Amino acid sequence: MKDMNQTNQQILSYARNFLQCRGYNGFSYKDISQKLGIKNAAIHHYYPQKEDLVAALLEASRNKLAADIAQIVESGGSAREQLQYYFDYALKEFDEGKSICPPGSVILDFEELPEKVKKQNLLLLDDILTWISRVLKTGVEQGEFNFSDPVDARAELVVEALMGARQLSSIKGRKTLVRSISLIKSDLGWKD
Amino acid sequence: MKDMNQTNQQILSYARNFLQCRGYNGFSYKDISQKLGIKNAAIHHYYPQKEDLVAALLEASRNKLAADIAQIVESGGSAREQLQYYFDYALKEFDEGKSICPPGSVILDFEELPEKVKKQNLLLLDDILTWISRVLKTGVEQGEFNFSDPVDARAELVVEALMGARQLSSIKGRKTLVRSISLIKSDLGWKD
DNA sequence: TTACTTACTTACATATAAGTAAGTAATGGT
DNA sequence: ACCATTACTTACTTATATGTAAGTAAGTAA
Repeated sequence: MKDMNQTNQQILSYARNFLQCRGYNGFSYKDISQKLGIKNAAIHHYYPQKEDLVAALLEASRNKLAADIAQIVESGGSAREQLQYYFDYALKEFDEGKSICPPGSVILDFEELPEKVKKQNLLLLDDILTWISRVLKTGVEQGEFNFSDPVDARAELVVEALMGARQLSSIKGRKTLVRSISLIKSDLGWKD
Repeated sequence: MKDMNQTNQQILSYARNFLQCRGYNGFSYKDISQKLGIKNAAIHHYYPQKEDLVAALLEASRNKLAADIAQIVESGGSAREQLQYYFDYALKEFDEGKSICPPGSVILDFEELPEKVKKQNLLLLDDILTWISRVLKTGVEQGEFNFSDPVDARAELVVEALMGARQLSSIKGRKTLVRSISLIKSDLGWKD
């Protein structure tokens, strides 16, 4: 939050990109500093340790998610609109080259991750699951969706399927992602 | 293939475990050699480079998959039985601590991976997708499954969903995996 | 018994990541 | 004019991964 000058923002932006492409152990401060045309050690000025950087990045994701949801809800967004936002977000990130969602990108390294990062990741994951559960619940109540499974289990599968779809699509291309999203929707009894 | 003495087998076994927990960049020759009580350089005796090791490991997966499928088919396994084998395999691996499937475990590092490893991973992925497509196709024809989407798209989603489910389950526990598998089945119109 | 192979070890080379300490140049306030 | 702060750079340390070269001990085949 605090001092958000341009360099800091660019650091976060590139770090996010790298994280969502290569995971926690897949990028270094040097990768970022080279992009910005500054030195390795400059990143340490903003984020003394890598865990600080990634934790900050995940926390920012979480705040953005909360703000975006609040805005949709406030403007009277239906369950379908909210879920569509989730899918569109994945597509947008795919088009920006961020093939993997943040939670997915650190799952592999999860056990070996610094506590700080683990914690932020769990919080983000939980926010997403809670939100999707709530969306599915109201969607079923409003007749926007139609399925008979427990809402929480179904929400988990939606998140998992999208996570997997993003990963496979990073190899097989955008069409795969689009197609899978449309199947996920149809499994919710969402007929256009 | 060739010389499969005990050390070699153990190397492959530990490497597979590490790969499926931590991904390509998440483990080193030292991790493996320590487990075996031998020296780092001994692994290089069997696999001069890391890419040789991982490529060999993926190829072995592919061969095992082909053999297992052949055996099920030969013994007259139905589409449901074949698909159940796929799910049971995921559960078995989960119980062995291999939380992530091999293809999923290298997707994050994919672009930066040595050609050899990329190639083997694509082949494995393709074998799985082809197999599941074929199983779904015959399953629909035999009335074992019931869905209306194109078989290939549905097969992709099954694979993606299971991949994602394994990953989330590595954090949230076995119950999540079991629950998601049962939803994936119900989305195929598989009612017990 | 000699020659060769297998399965390693010791010791080293190279690269890179993560992090620190100290210094500098520019800016703004007092 | 002085001081503090910000935003870096230079130069270094430490740790670890990957890989190589050379050697050795035990077994195998002629």
